[in-house]
Amino acid sequence: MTKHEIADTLHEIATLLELKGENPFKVRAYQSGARTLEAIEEDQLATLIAAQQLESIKGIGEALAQKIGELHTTGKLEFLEKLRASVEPGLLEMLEVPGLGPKKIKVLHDKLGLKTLAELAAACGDGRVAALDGFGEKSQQKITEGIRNREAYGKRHLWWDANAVAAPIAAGLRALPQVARVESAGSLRRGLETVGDLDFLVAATDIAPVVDWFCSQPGVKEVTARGETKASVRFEGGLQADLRIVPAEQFVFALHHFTGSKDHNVQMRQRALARGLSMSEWGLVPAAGEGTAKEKAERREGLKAESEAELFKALGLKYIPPELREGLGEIEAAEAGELPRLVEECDLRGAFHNHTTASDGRSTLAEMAAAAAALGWDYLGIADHSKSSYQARGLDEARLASQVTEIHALNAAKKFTTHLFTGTECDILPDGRLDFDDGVLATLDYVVASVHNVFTQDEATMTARIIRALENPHVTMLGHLTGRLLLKREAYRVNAGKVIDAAIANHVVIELNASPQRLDMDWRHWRRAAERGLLCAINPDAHDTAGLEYVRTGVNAARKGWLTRESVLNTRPLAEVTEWLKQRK
DNA sequence: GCCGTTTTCGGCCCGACTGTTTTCAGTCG
Repeated sequence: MTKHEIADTLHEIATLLELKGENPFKVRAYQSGARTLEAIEEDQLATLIAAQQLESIKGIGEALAQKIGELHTTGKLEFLEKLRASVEPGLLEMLEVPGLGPKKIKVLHDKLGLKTLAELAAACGDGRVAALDGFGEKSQQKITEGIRNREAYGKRHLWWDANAVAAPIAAGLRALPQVARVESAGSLRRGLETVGDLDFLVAATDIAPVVDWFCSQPGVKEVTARGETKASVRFEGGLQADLRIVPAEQFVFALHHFTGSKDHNVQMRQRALARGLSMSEWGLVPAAGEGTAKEKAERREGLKAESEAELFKALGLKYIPPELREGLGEIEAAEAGELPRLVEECDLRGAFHNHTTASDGRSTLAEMAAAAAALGWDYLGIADHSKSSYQARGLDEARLASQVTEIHALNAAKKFTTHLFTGTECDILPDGRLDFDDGVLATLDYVVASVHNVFTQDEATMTARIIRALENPHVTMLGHLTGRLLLKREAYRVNAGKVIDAAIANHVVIELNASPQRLDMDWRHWRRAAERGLLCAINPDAHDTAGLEYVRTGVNAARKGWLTRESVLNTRPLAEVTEWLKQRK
């Protein structure tokens, strides 16, 4: 099994144990074991297992090491088989219903014998649920609603879409006279590729008008919680938004807390505790200890912080940008003063991999050039599809040649301040050959090679196919490594590590496709890959002028991947990029 | 199940809100 599969298996074990009412700390041990596993490299895992050194990793003890080892070698685990057999599969689905956790599900199962969501719905329908101890009419109604809307409620949303919903809400809150500060928090602020719900944090003294405004926004279908310091609403379509209101002096602590991630927060709290401090959304205060109530109260006078930087500083850390707060080593790096200076959107001087009406784009070459100029870009790479991509009206040799002529003419006319590079998004054929002959590729400034068909190949075949393409000296960069469409289509099977190795060996760039539904290659690979010398290009894969702005999500992902300006080709000025492309030829 | 400058047992991050309770358990983030 791969480490991802093993991690998934550990998560499954955790969920099953939870449903069985096991010790919650044991459940957490499996969950944290899974996350730890995700953070280590595939080959490193194999080495550690072979050397029986898995236990040297923090968070993995004897029991987990044994189970991980067994899964890695045999792909099976008897412990899991027995566990699965002892839990009704329908109970797992019940966890997706808001308000239902393991304890309540256990009661529903034990007292009413419910085994499936359908049975649960029926039991709500005839009032059996409401009659249970600990349940009531309201619970029963919420469960019914939750089952009916399960799909919409559980859905995640592309960062780009979530941001489009969040921006006007934040602006609306900011405009309220009672409001001093507003930030979006949560995975949106961390720049995660998908977002489950929206979190808004507000500093205000007069709370009621803010809550009123928030709960009565257009599009609110339901107010699911409304208290002294927080409110939650659900919009048409299922997206949930939470509002937290705090006094101004607590804003920074709350902002950090609700930005997360969970792992980052747990590690930060542990760090605080190790220094005799207790950390929560309310502040950073001396941990409660011995003494009278008065002494404790005096001691609990905590840190005053105006910015998150001060909060980190109080724990001996450099400021950690939100995108890095995933609990993947950023705290150790901040302690050692080894955090990178992350790439920023304003560092970008242009982008490669953009389409025009010549293939499947919706804006003309001139329109794209004008839009890039309006963004202040020094250069824009045009990479329309190649002939095999019939579905995208891919260009054949003749049409490509005439596009090249057109681009040269535009550059010569100096109509736009943005220089245009000639390129192609050339199909990687099923056997790894390219869609154009070398002679054709040689006429272009650069070549993006991408897989667009026969996604069903096994991992070894697909990996070999892509590597063969990268070994063609005319290939400048690899397009969307896995072909995934977030929330829509799974990645095709490919060994990312081997492709990264081949890209480095052949001096090929791997693109970070910034289209909001791709963000491919995934940010989780970039840190290690860049350390080993891989160069990135943040490419919008724009199919119209508005699409150029997708680079913003690409920068989010790049920052999550710890990338600096130096690792991103399209932060370099025109002259340098021109020279770099020439030297590759 | 994991872990150790309160170290082999007894902790494990912290707090708000809801619904069902008369003081709190469960869920959620």
